[in-house]
This record gives sequence, C-alpha cells and structure tokens, in this order.
Amino acid sequence: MNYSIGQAAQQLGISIDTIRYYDKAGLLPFVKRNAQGRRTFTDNDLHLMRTIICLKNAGVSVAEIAQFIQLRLIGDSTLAERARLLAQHEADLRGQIADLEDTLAYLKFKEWYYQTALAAGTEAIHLVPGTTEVTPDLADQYVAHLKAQGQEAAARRFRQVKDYRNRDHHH
Amino acid sequence: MNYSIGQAAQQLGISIDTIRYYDKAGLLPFVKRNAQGRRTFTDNDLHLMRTIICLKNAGVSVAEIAQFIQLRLIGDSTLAERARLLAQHEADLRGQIADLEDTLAYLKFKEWYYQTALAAGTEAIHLVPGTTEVTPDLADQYVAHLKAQGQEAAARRFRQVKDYRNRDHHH
DNA sequence: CTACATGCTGGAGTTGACTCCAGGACAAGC
DNA sequence: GCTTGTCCTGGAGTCAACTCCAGCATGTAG
Repeated sequence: MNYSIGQAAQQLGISIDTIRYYDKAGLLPFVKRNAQGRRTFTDNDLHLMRTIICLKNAGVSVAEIAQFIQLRLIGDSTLAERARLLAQHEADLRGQIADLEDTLAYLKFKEWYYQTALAAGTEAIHLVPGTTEVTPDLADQYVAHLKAQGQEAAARRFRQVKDYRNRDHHH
Repeated sequence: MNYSIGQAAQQLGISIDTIRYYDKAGLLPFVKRNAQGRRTFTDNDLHLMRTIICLKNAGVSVAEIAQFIQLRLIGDSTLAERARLLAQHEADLRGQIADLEDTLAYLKFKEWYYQTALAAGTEAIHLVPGTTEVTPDLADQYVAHLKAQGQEAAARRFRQVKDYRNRDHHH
C-alpha cells in the first residue's frame, strides 16, 4: 500500500510541511517518487518515520537523526555505531526524565506552599513578618510535612533536589 | 547577603545575559539596584529565581512565567489563581514525563533490534528477504522476547505505545 | 593615572525547527 | 475547457530563547 504526502502526514500526526522539511534535511532518502514526481510512502516508510519521530521526541536534533539515517544507508558495517548512538540517546533520555522528576518534586513543594497559604487566606504565613521574604526554614517545614504524611521517599527526594539546586553550578 | 549579577549567575548556573534577558522580560521585578544602578540580588531573590528556573525546566514559557510573577506582585487576592496555574503546570509536566517514558519504551525496542542484528552480524535477520523492509511481525517478536525475559510490564507498555503510535493522530 | 574587571543599555544577530508563500504541474469532475 | 484539489520547488518568514555587541560608567589594583 502506498500513501501520498497528505495521507502520510495524517497518519503520523505531523504536517505536510514538516515532512518536506525532513526530506530537505536528508532524513527521508528512502522515500520514492512516482511518475509525476510526487512522493509515495510505503508502510515501511511510515515505520521508519515513526522511529524518526521517536528520536525527535527524545530530544535528538534533526542533524543527529540525519547522521543516523546516513549510517543506516551504508549498511551492516555501521550496525555497532548505530547501536552506540541509540544507547547514548537512551542515556540522555533517562537524564531528561530524571530532571523532570526533580522539577516535579520542586513544583509539588510550591503547590504545598500555595495550598497552605490558601487555607490561611494569606501568603504572610510563609513570609518573614513585615517583609516579602520567605521564611528561611520553609523547605524544612515542607520536609516535616511530608514525613508527617508518611511520605518518606518524597521527603528524601525533595531534600536531594533542594541540596542540588543550592549547590553551585559550573556550566 | 547581596550578590552581583555575576555571582547570581554563577550560583544559579545560568549566564549573565540570560538574567538580563529575564529582567527585560519582566520576570525579575523584585530585583533592586544599588546607588550605581547595578542589580543587587538577595538570598530571597535567588530563591525566587530558582522557582523561575524550575518552571522553565518544566517547559513553561517565559511569557507564562511573567504572568505568574505579575500575579505574585498583586498579592493575596491572586493566591487561588496562582495555585491553579501551578496545578496546570504540574499536569503538563506529568504528561511530558509520560510521553518521554513512551519514547523510552520505543527506544528500547530499537536497541533490541540492534543488539540482535549485531549478534547476527547483519540487519538482514529483521528484513523481508531481498528488500530493505522490516518484517511485519517485528514488534510481536519483541513482545515475545520481553515475555520470555519475564518482563510482562514492559511488554504491556510497549504494546500500548505501539498501538497508540499506529493509530491516526488528529492535531 | 592608567589598566582592568565588572557592570549598564538598546538593539542586532543567532539557532533550530518549523511554517508559509509564489508560481507552476497535473488529474479528475462537471 | 474550466475549476478544484493535491502536489511540487526554492526561498522567505516566524518564533522563542537566548547571545552578542558597541559604547559608556564606575571601582579597584598597581
């Protein structure tokens, strides 16, 4: 079964222009044309494009995906290199997920801040009296709250995030 | 304790230019200046900026963070609205994490593909003989492999991802 | 007194990933 | 034989989030 660019776009959930952009960028060397010069997509093409979209979702740049596709074109001699690239992208992805989990822990802390402030009717309960500065032991209060709720794991996680964020970064 | 823009940048792990960009964008209305017109950052300022960086990490745009900061400036009357925005961002973040987990499941499938191909010395074991098309039941083989390894949960997850990806999307 | 580090502003430039457009080809339906 | 729909190309435009620059001010070290 063959599909037009419009049908392919619909099935993949991306725009026609995006497909043409990927083609220009060298991501779709396997896509053939018909007698009129129009692109025709096979089921196998769509399968490959799903892998491309997967890599894109994993935060891999178009240039890096193009490199991967070029290796594929060369053949079996590049199998090890391709496996290595995928493993690298997997490690990056795990890192991204861990970062987002940390961000989530911090966001929950902020939500606790607003839930308690809302319950009190004012943000003042978290501020040093007469200022707009938050109380210095706010994070400790939150950890105590988590522990009181029996959420030991969450408390440990938040402590780590907090300690990490307060340490100097050197990028 | 007060810090210069350079010290703040170092402690937060972002560049001086980024801080100035955030200031221009209205994210830092709370930062004061000294007699020479230079920005001075308090510990509390850094705390607030860590929250901003957290939201940025959660994929929130600068414009949306600016809106949040404006609400904070107004005071207690906006507490409920701020709590609502945070809850929304948390939901978005959970969605992002789930998407990345799906991507990870798909990436692991591809890694299995390359591990087995490497073991065989050729990609041909996954292709329809004489073509460059992957065998139609490749995904099923992978699921069988996962089950044989006792990874029932991973098998279920992959099946869902696969089914989802093969269904039409309508964005 | 001069050099140097650090800061300021307004504004221009960069990057990646699209997204849109003008101008044209072709097949099908009326 | 005209309109409509879908496709083609090269190239320009957009957008967010920085990133860099010129030109200037100021505080400190030698």
